[in-house]
Amino acid sequence: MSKKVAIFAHPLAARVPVVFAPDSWAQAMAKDRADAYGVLPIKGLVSHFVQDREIYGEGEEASVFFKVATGIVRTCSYLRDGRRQIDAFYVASQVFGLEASLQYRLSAEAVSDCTLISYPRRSLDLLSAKNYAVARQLTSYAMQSMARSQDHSLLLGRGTAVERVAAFLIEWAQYSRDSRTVTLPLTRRDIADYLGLTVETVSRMFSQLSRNAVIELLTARQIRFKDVAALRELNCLD
Amino acid sequence: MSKKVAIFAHPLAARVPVVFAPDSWAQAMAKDRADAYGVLPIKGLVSHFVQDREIYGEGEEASVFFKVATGIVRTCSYLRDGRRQIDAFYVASQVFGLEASLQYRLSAEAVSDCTLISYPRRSLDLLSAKNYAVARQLTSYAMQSMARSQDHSLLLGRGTAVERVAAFLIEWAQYSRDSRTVTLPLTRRDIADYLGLTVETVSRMFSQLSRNAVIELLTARQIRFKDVAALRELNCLD
DNA sequence: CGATTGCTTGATACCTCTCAACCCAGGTGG
DNA sequence: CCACCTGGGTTGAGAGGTATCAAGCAATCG
Repeated sequence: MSKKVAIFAHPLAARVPVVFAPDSWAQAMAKDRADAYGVLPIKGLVSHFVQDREIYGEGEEASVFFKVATGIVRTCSYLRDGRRQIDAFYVASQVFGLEASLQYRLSAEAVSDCTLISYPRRSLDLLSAKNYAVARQLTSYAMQSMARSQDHSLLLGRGTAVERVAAFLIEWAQYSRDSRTVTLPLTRRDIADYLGLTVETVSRMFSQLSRNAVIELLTARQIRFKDVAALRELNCLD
Repeated sequence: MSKKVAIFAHPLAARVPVVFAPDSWAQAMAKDRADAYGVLPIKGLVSHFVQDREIYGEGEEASVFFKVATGIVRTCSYLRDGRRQIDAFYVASQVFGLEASLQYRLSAEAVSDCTLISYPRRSLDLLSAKNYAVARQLTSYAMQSMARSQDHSLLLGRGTAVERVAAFLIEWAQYSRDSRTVTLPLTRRDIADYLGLTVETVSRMFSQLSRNAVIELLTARQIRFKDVAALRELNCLD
């Protein structure tokens, strides 16, 4: 009854303990002052994760949350048969691992080597109890995550393969310096699992877009937009 | 390049003004006291919407949010070519229409005739600025919505047609008095647009589950679970 | 009644998955 | 140094699942 799927292992079931670097506390606090998520006057611990390392697993106690300093993180869930769905990617200055419940609902893994700052969840609760601005930001963060996830559902529920890939490219263009040349720090597998497709289909859609002169594949990971209008036409979000 | 789709009209583009019933203010407030979303000591206005009436449209100013008193509401978005994706259904005591931005990101429509209580967004902000418990609940609400939406993404991204239908049935079983007999107050179209499928496929999956003695179709809308274990096996969420 | 709406079923098309082969770059070790 | 291996990516052939198009049935409604 259920679809046949090649079983692939949960990447790096083993996990090294978090590397704490107490000396960088002050540094982390200074960085927090004026970033995209606003003031967050909580002590954070800097830690490093190598590529593909699990940061936390689904169901573990969610006592801390993280902010990305450098690198990229993915949150994802696994089905019994190994199918993986990536919920979101997080880049520098973005926060992940904040939960409504006591446990993490998703796993988090390092897409690339990365540096994270971890904060105790409790201190945020305490702080937001006293500081309205913090409470407000917490709500705002949750609502933005909700909005992002709703867009994702629309894409997965109603988008064709090309449309999903186009939306993905446009989404990542904003992280690029040159808005017409995107460098993807992700494997085809990560892209596929984010878009609910297979690696082969993602590859084929890239090739197809390239044949149609919508994009140009400088390398497998470097993409130049040749026909932004056509790409936008394919983007079913907005 | 884009998929061919039958164009269907945005249901009821016209919209009647909200019917206010000032006399029921106190009543609404009393109801609020001890419901699932906790204390919400804000004045609400009771309004009624007939089946398929638009409650608000994507992009409109989000000055109020709603709580369902009776009936069912759907929030959804439309693609340019008419494809619709339903994000969520809301039943009695559930809240919808709370936004991070100034506009509604989705449309809301009455699945059945329904009675809603509307609250001004501003008063909630003012209240949560003074009352930490309210602020906390607001965050909790947003995070639960986020979690629900993430589950939905997983279902749409990695679930097969049967799996989606099975998950849908299990999700709705909790709203049923008898946990083995679900009465669906939704059309096949609503189900299909929620699950990212077509009406025909939804219908076929129901028939298939019925043939396999997993469920029994008492009527098109009344379903008895005959093999809960098999149904749970198909449910890829948890 | 005829018309409409919701639902089901069948035949067929088409899109994406599956399985397989191949290429390429990078790393390893004899 | 080169043979070998590995992992990421691309491409092709074929299978399979879902969409599309069409028809028919039952219930509701004017």
